[in-house]
Amino acid sequence: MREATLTEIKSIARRHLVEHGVAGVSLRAIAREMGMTAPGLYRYVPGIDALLVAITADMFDELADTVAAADASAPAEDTELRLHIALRALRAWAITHPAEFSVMFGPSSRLDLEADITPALEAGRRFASTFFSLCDRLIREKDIPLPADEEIGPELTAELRSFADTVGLSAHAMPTGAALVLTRCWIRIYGVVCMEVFQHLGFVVTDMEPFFESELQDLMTGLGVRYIPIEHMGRPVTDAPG
Amino acid sequence: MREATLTEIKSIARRHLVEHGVAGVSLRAIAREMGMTAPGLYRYVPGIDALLVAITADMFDELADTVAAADASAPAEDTELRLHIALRALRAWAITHPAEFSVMFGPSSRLDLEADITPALEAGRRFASTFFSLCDRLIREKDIPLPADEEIGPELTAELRSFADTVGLSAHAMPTGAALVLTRCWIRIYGVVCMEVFQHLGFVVTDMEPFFESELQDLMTGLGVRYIPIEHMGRPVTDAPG
DNA sequence: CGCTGTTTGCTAACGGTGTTCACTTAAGCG
DNA sequence: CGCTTAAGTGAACACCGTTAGCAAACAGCG
Repeated sequence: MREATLTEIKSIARRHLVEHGVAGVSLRAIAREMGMTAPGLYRYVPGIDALLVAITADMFDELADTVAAADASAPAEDTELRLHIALRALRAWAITHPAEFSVMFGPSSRLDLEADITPALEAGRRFASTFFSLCDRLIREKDIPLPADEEIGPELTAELRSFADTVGLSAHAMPTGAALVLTRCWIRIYGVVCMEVFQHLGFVVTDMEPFFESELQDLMTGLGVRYIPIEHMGRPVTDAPG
Repeated sequence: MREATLTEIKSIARRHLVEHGVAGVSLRAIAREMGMTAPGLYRYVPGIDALLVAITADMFDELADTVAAADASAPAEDTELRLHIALRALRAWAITHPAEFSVMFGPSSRLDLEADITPALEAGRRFASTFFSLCDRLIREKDIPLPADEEIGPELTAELRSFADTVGLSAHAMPTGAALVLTRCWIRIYGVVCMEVFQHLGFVVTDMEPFFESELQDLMTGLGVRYIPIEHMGRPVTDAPG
């Protein structure tokens, strides 16, 4: 079966990624391990760049599934708890899959600049939508203090509206202030997780979890949402089923 | 002169980095351009990894110089303005040097895991100290609202104290609460700049500057410092002299 | 059955990479 | 002058991505 071969290729590529870093992913090594030669792989994959894009898309899907599974493990009505769980699941996946996270969220250093990365972009969009719906829900339920439209500034407003439009949310569904606090929160989560995975404070800090939790707490209280410490959460779900 | 040859090697490597990405830096290409052969470079550099580490260290020094020069262009007493200028200089350098920023602040994907990256780490420390002294000055002058020691939590306190110690600041020079707000601010700046340079919102946002400014404003007001918009700043210094 | 067309994988080859080793050349110096 | 040391070279090894041409297997069909 053709499908199975492609799956095997991607699975071996993925393993080489986590074991030897993105630089250690090579068509020749994959072919060697499969008992065939490198040119044969070109029947399944148009090149190394496309293969990396493909597994990146797969990893976005996997991360989205992981976060969704964690989210689903909480009572559907408890939006606040679900947000805590989803964000912690994101961090947990990131630090247990640093190689994957690096190619997904780091600079696309290996891909050719003219490579077609749309599949990975699509999958990234699907991943983001998980958090969009959670935040949308939160804003709809709770009375989150949102900045008024007048105090946002024209350039920022334009960017936020184009952002919301691309995501597919009208000004009615998502006010500009909501888009602003959403991106602000995402920037902070992104920052603290990147910092941990890229080991940017690695030589001076041993465990970044307290920083993540501190950021989470500051974020939640800033949103008028109660912060739920880890201990009061029950066993967190850290991986997708299957 | 031996020193000059090494400088030329690093300068060509740097140009290849910005023109073709980190994957486009190769000893053979550098040697070709210098009119010699690749093994000859081994008289000056122990290998490609060490060369990348060396130019990374240089780039940290350059960034530190750029930020310091921008900082020095403001009145020494106006700490608030200096902080604005320094942070904007950081962003300006980052977005005008995306390839450099990626190897400095992104995942170290190309370096061998057992490579000796201490020179780059040292230079990164020197870069960070620029901001440490500015923040130290700010905390000393203004009455920044700092979280009390009791409300920080034992794990976080331990990390923060070890952090301050490594940087060389005692509990007297830098209270735990100060270290916390400092790292929190750094996380947010790091997050928004990484997001811009790595083009993480690139398909949905055209200009990240409003987001950076919004983050800067929120950050400053949270610190009890007045936010100074770009227009009220005079011409910003965006690069080092020479 | 035999004849086609397609799929699959191969070998060979080209040009690129990092790195090591043995060697020559040149410079400096007592 | 002779000796030592540094600088650079060429050949070689083991990798890499990619292309071109070819052979075998397989499917469908008359």
